[in-house]
Amino acid sequence: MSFRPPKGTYDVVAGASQPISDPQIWRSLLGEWEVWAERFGYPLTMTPVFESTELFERGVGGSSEVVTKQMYTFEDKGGRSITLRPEGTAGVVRAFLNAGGQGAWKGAYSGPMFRYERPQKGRYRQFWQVGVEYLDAEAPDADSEVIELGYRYLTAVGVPGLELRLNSLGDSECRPAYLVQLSTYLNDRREKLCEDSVDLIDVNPLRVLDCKVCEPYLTDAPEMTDNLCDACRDHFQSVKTSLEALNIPYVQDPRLVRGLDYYTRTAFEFIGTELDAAQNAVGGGGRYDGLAESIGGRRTPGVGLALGVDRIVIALGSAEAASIDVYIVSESGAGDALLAASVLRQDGLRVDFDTEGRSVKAQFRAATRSGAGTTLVMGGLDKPVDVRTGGSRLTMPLEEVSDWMNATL
RNA sequence: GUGGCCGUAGCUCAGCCCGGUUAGAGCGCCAGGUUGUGGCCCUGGAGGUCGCGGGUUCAAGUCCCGUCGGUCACCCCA
Repeated sequence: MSFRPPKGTYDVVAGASQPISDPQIWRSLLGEWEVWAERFGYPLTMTPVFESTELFERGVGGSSEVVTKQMYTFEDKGGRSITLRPEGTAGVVRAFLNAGGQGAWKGAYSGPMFRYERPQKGRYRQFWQVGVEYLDAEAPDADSEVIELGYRYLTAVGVPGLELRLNSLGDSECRPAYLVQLSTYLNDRREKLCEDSVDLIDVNPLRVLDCKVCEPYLTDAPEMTDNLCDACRDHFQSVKTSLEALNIPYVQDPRLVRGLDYYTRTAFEFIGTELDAAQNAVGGGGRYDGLAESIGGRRTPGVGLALGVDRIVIALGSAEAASIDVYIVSESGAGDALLAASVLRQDGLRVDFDTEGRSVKAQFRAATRSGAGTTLVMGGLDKPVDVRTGGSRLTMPLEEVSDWMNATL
């Protein structure tokens, strides 16, 4: 085969050997997401997968790795600079502003994101995120609710070793002074830091704290949470208090810095502690009170969450699940099976059979492999059918099969 | 952007280090046997440009160079 999926992408198809390609897991994760998002009052939101490049440059932020190195940017036939969305928040906020949104507003999204980077396990050029945004919401309980949604969902789908990490990044009131203090601290240790970190001091000193290489030299670095203004400290405290009241365990992590520039105050990450560190972040989010203004809108405080479905799939591994209820074995040809299947399908049963006219033996093998709990053997349209479930066998007219199954199973 | 490992059957891989008749295994697929018409087991069959291009050699899946692709890690992130 001369074509493969492009670098950093993959197919979700039946019969593939990798867990990441298992359609069953994807279907259940995406379905479960819709249930939980609606439970928390977040209606479906759909925005384009591509946007004006400038939206991301201004929204996500020029110092972020995502914008400087990882964007899929191209010029369309009209000469516009277009970028495949690297994350979901900027587009949703843009859509809210365009709709003239006023007052508290909620939206849930689910879809592919794109980042051009070297792929590896759990990191793809096209990857799937589900998330929510809560806009025009300033109070700390909004943060707590968003975090709770992520926590309940990840717990419900069964991510093993789930851990919530929490931090506050301050706001325009207290962060500038802290950054000066941090920069001074970092400049004093310039010789000890790695090359990348030195470059970051002037661009985004916060992210130096995240550098694993430099970590040993930064143990006494000043921390944002010790330098919050009163309003930010109160906000942070309130979020923590309500998480405790909700019985959601968290670990406060003063080094938690998110990769996107727009975060203010609350920042959090969900970690699957049983995954390798390289891909153990299954989700994250935070507050972004300045984002709307930075893309030219009115001030709109907001908080959001994004979960990486690819990584959740990896965390869960494969699961076996039957996808059909009945497999029909026909001794009188595929045409009869087609008609019998039609009857059962219209009754709501999930039914499959062999269209290729293979041997009865091969049909039985297919029945086994299909995972169907019931095998129906037929010898002709007007003859009674043989219904086998586990060890039991019964003979009945085709018309009675659906009722019988509903009654027994 | 940097580094390690790997490209042989539909899938997972052995064979390469120590070049040599028709390139193997398991699973899967097809047919048959056994069976309480299938699941276990047994027999047979189909299926391979050994990633691609050069080079060395009487001879290259095997050695050398290049190239493309995959994968994992660093970085960063979901």
